[in-house]
Amino acid sequence: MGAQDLPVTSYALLGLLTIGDGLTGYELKQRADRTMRFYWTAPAMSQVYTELARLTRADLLRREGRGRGTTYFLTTTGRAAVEEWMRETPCGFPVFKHPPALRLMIGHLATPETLATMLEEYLEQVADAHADLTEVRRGLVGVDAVGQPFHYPALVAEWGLAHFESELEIARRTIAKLRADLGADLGADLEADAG
Amino acid sequence: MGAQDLPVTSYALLGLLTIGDGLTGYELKQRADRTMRFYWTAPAMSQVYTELARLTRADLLRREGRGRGTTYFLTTTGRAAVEEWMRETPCGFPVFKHPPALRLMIGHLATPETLATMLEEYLEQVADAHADLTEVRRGLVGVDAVGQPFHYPALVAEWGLAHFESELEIARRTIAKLRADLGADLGADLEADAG
DNA sequence: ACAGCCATGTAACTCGTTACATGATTAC
DNA sequence: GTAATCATGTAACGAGTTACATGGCTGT
Repeated sequence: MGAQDLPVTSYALLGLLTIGDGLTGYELKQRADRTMRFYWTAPAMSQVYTELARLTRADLLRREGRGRGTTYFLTTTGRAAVEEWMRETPCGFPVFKHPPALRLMIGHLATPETLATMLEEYLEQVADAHADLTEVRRGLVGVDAVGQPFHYPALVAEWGLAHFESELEIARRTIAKLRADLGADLGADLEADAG
Repeated sequence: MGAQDLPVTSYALLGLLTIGDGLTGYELKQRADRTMRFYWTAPAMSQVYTELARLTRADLLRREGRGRGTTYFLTTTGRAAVEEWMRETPCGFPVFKHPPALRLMIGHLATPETLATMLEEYLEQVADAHADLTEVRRGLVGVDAVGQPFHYPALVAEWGLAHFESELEIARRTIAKLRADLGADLGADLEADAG
């Protein structure tokens, strides 16, 4: 049985199709943008269609209709495949591609001002992302109780919000350190001038 | 001048070569594993050699020797390129590929027990990663003062540590919620049985 | 001198992206 | 009826991976 070996993104899309009825490619992309974008990636429109084709070929999805409005439904095999994946496949550790941290690592190649500016822009972007996710979370109020369909999406949205709050905190603290360094540097310069 | 258009990984490797002297491919890979792995990815050995070849071709690196022990040095052009990249190129928002969170999102496809187990494994892995990074941080004690070469790597290591601590906290809280849900479910079942 | 690891690559392949092509609806 | 947008794809490409090939060094 099973042991389909698909990339994580395939299973994630399959998973999104376990909620509610069938979807068109376009609708699936929208759902992905509201949900998995925060914990994985937002697949390109073209990749969504490619995946739908592959999953249909593997009988994990059933397509209904042609052209505009083509709708994809999860098959019994498809549902079994995702469930097996959840049960049997090792989960994998998160990979964080974090450009601001990466740049900070080689911060000696820039001025502290440049770095602080970079982190302040990052702060704003995190605040925006936090606001986006708050909106998503608010949209789930009322359908997020224990047995309800969006209970888990709500749980994970809270994870994301906590994460963004942590990032805000860390970035602010780091900016403060950079500014303190600047003071220390000035102090050293003055000493050198005096000496 | 410049405006080389290279992937981020190339600049990151270039950046690692701005610290200290030249390195062999093998040594560079080791440095990458100790540093950028936490904020970007650990490039495969083969990719390191591929990048070194490309960067050498572009005159951003100079190779010395052949075969075993071939050493790569940053050129003046190379240093200018990384610095320009730091100054001029927009930084980009982090992309987090977070399998536990992704799976939690479609948690209705598994039992709460499976989910809790998954998160507990995740807790252990985060603890391990935290320990690894703590080790890295400890190795920087003494060379991490404001003017010193490893000041910024130390700063960013602290970022990573704070991030892991936040993840521990969030994962623990989520596990607690899952257990509470289980209680709520049982309660509901009992009510249903009674009613 | 032989086994096993260190070190440097090359080749084939997959995921995922951007750019491009095209038809169907809607707005005006 | 024509422009703009919605919707569904295809094609070409690039980053990064695993698997494979190979040669030197090291311990016994």
